Amino acid sequence: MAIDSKTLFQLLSDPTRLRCLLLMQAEGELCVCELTHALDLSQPKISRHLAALRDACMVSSRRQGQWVYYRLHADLPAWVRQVIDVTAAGIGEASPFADDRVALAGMANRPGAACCA
Amino acid sequence: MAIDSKTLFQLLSDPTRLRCLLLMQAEGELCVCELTHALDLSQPKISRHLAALRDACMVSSRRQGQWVYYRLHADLPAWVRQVIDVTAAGIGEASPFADDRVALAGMANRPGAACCA
DNA sequence: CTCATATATATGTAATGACGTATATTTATG
DNA sequence: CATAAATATACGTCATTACATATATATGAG
Repeated sequence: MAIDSKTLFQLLSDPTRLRCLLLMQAEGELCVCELTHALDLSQPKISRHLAALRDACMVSSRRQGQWVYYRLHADLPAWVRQVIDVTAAGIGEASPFADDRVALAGMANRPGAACCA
Repeated sequence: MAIDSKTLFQLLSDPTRLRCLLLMQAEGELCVCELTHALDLSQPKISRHLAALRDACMVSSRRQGQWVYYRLHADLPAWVRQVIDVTAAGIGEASPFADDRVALAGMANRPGAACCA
């Protein structure tokens, strides 16, 4: 069941969700604590928005140990992926999206592949 | 003052507004009565959504006689225009967007350049 | 000026969405 | 099993939005 345009754009219209999506677009897989740190927002807020993205099949999640990793869904329709990519190219270097990547890079004790690779 | 992502996607998330935008993307300039006919919706509803698009500088309008013509704003940021184009390429042939073009083509007494060119 | 057509706005209402806070669930550790 | 860390959900509230209907404004014809 593919995502429809109304759902897609409604999801993209929330800045928190768009920040999550563009950060995943830039970084690949991220766990909730990384997103919470990078965006500097409360954990329930991030989790609620990720649930909305997951329910719409915009992102997929997998649990690894105590962490749950989210990423852009591999089976997104091509045009949906293009909308995300075009948006990232258009405003990814602006605030707050670029800042989010900086904050993520400066995060201590990042779980997963980021350290000790 | 450029449009921000939140406003853009919130505007695109309403199917009536997206239908108007994609029809303008395909057809160029359209007056309110053409949009009302093509989408088969009430005139106040169309007008209210066009006003929202105009307030956000997504479309521009010009009055010619008794008709007001709307079109995609010529000064849209490139990435915004790309989002629209990618969306049109992705779902423009699906329902209801393709149907809207058919309904417009079948409209009698279209004002403006459509007839008597 | 008067009337018809085209377009725009106002108003009340119902639905939706986002938030903070509290709490539940899951996993790892001992 | 008990505890801590990571993540998810529930609940009450506030703000936003879309709608139908009614009405206002603007233009052209006579």
